[in-house]
Amino acid sequence: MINLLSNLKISVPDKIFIKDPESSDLGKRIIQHSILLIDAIGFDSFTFKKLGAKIGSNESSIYRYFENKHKLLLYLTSWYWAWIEYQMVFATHNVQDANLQLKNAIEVVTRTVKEDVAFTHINEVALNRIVINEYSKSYLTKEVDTENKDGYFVVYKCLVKRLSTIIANVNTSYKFPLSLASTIVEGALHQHFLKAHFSSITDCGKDITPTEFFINLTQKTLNTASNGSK
Amino acid sequence: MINLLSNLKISVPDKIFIKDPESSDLGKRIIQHSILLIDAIGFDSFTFKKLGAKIGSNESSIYRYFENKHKLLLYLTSWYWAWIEYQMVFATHNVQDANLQLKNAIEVVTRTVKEDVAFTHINEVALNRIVINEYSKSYLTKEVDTENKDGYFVVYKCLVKRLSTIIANVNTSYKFPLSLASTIVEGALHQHFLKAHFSSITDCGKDITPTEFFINLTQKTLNTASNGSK
DNA sequence: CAAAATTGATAGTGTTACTATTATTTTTGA
DNA sequence: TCAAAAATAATAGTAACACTATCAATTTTG
Repeated sequence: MINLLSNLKISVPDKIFIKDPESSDLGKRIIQHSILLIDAIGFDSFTFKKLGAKIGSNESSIYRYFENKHKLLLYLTSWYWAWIEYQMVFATHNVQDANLQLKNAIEVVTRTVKEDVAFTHINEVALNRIVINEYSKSYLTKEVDTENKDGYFVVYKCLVKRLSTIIANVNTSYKFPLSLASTIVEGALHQHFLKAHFSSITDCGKDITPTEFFINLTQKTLNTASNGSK
Repeated sequence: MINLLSNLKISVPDKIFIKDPESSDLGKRIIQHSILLIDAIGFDSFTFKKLGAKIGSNESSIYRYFENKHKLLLYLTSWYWAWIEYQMVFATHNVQDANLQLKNAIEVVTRTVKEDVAFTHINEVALNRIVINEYSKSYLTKEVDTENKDGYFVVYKCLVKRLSTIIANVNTSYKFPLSLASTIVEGALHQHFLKAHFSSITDCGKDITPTEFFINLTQKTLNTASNGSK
């Protein structure tokens, strides 16, 4: 188990920050309150000055932890994906049946997030909303390729690859495990967004969950749909 | 046919602009060069000042056409989706077989864009890259709900609904036609992005196209997969 | 307890995202 | 064809943003 959790340790690649926010009290408050503030006002109007005001600290002190707010977003989302991967490992590692393993894995990446008591200064529910609303902005930039080379997206890519491996275990002859995995991870965020803002173009809502949709999609695609019964 | 093309006429909801850019020479140059400039430097560092310099015109003149660059992006992407819908209508309207109709529709939304000679001042290939790289930014904002009420996203939603209707025609008992349609439209952009920047988490590349992946996905999901043969 | 490290306060720079005003050019229609 | 109207250009100005630099005050630590 310790081995499987390697990604929780490396969790956030250290190139993302100047000084590790986990290493000090101020750092933890930066993380804690940046989550709350971005969730409240959105990433676009979020500034280090406003964050400084919230935590009774100076703008210039925050700059000693993160180069800019873009890097802070990369930090928060990398943390999020590492946390999701950790849950995925947990939900699948003792499961023998490949189909059930896949079902559990999809559940982890598509479900609505609940608070995790293990990380006191991080509000996972708010962080999940941030990932839904802002994650794309972290890679839809002119600097993607450079930042990708610098390893800023490894955690996310690692998660997608892990899911694609689980998919491939279910149906060895399926030709697009990586594309299906990336579609599920990204598509789940999108369906949650549509549910909240463009409800007329999704079936997800009160009765239907993104989890249900994606499990059905995957089972049909891999020819593993169970006959009837829930 | 004239009736079916209604969306090409309404193409861009007129609340998006202050003055219709199609109504003047300067307006058309704003559109033409904003596409080239956003494609070149990215939406984030695109400004009306830079655009003014490119077209030998003044910043303040551009502000008479669009309130801000966000509205300009909404204009460009609405134009794009209306253009895609027009092609979808064309690719499906005389096709009797529901399966083939769906296949053609998916092809239109997932394929790599080729230039369209019908619109001289619009570079559709560059515009497609803009949609892939920037479209999410147009709705991932704190103002989505207001702007959605004002009809800024009708063209996009209309396209997704049209695709979902075609899906429903193929398999009446399928429970998630809207979610599948929105996943295909958004997912196609995502796969094209991954192909260009995160090739390690997609199967799409030289040999496999997003079109192939999504047609396979849809056919399997709707239980309409043809046996063997291309 | 002295040195080092961290944090805070203040100031300053160039850019962005506009708004306002006025001048100039172009269009139009009587 | 010429006067009025409309469109465009030029200039200036403001508040906020995204930093950087410097120095002072505080805290940590060896």
